Amino acid sequence: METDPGFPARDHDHPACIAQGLDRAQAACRSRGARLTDQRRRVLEILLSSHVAMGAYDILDRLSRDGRRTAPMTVYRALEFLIDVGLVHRLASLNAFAVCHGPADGHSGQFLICRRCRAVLELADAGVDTAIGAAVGPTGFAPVERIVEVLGDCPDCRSDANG
Amino acid sequence: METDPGFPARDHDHPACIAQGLDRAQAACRSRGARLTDQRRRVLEILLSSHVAMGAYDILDRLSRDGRRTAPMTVYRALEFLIDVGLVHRLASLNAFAVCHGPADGHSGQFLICRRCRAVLELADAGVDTAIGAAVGPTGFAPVERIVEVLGDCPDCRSDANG
DNA sequence: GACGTTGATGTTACACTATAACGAAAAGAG
DNA sequence: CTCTTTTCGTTATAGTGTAACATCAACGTC
Repeated sequence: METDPGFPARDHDHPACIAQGLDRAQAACRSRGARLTDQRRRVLEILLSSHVAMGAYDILDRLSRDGRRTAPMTVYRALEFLIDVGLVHRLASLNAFAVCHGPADGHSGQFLICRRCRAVLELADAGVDTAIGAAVGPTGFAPVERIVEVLGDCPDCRSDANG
Repeated sequence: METDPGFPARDHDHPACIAQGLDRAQAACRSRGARLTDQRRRVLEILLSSHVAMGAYDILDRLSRDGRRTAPMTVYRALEFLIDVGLVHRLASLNAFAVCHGPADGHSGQFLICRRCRAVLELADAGVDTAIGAAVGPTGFAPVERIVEVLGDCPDCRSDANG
């Protein structure tokens, strides 16, 4: 059983995808003694409901559409929590957020981000990590956080453009 | 004669550093038929005057301190120009800008950014580029822009912390 | 159940980052 | 000089993110 190395197909089993995400979230929280509250679960569900990166205010709009009037602070707090627990990533290049679909937790992955549809694919390529480590080593710099984001066009959008 | 692979020493010849930066800028503009106007040169000078990343509003404050009252728009326009010409980089992780000290132009480098002093070291490591290319290849994703930013502690700040 | 402690949420206000739109001014071409 | 293009000034506004403080809910303890 190996992980799918590509973007999720447009017709993949999305409900299962969401359910699995919520299960992982519950597990991650339990193992840390943290609580997956309503707000947090709600924000995670919204992010899970698509494979694209969303801005904090996109999430806010979604919450409001569901009848809850919410302040930005609330969303940012939920996001901060989800990031700390390792369930969500922040994409610096877009000021946006996306669910962690990565193989493991705690790692720093590489993100392929479609400029058109904002789909996000998370990689955890050891070669990239090694190369960065090798490049940084001689400088005397002590790395703490690595950000690798590749902007471009995902397969779906490429074929759309050609069609 | 090889390029210095590390952070600039605190006592390096900074005036020369600035002069060289401005020369490079003049050359870069001439070769593109672009104009290095007053505004653009000032913004570049401000960035050159340190090796740290600065926010657009930091630059704005500096300009204002010099007696010019300036609007944000002006700074952003200058920055956009300098980035297009390849003289300045935008650091997504900080929403900040730093002079391009990289070996060549047009490339996409790797940035080591100190969390404490915001010093920036730009690398252009072929190994990292290769590794990213290799990781992206199988996914069918067509990369357009690569962002590699490593946050951490620079040598100076590390020794400060130990002292 | 009453109580205190801790963590989570609500609320208001604000700071920081960035761009749209439009007109005036300056630089270069003929 | 006049036309054209680029740059700049100005105003207003959109978008992103936090500080600070009050309130509320959960949990353990007695």
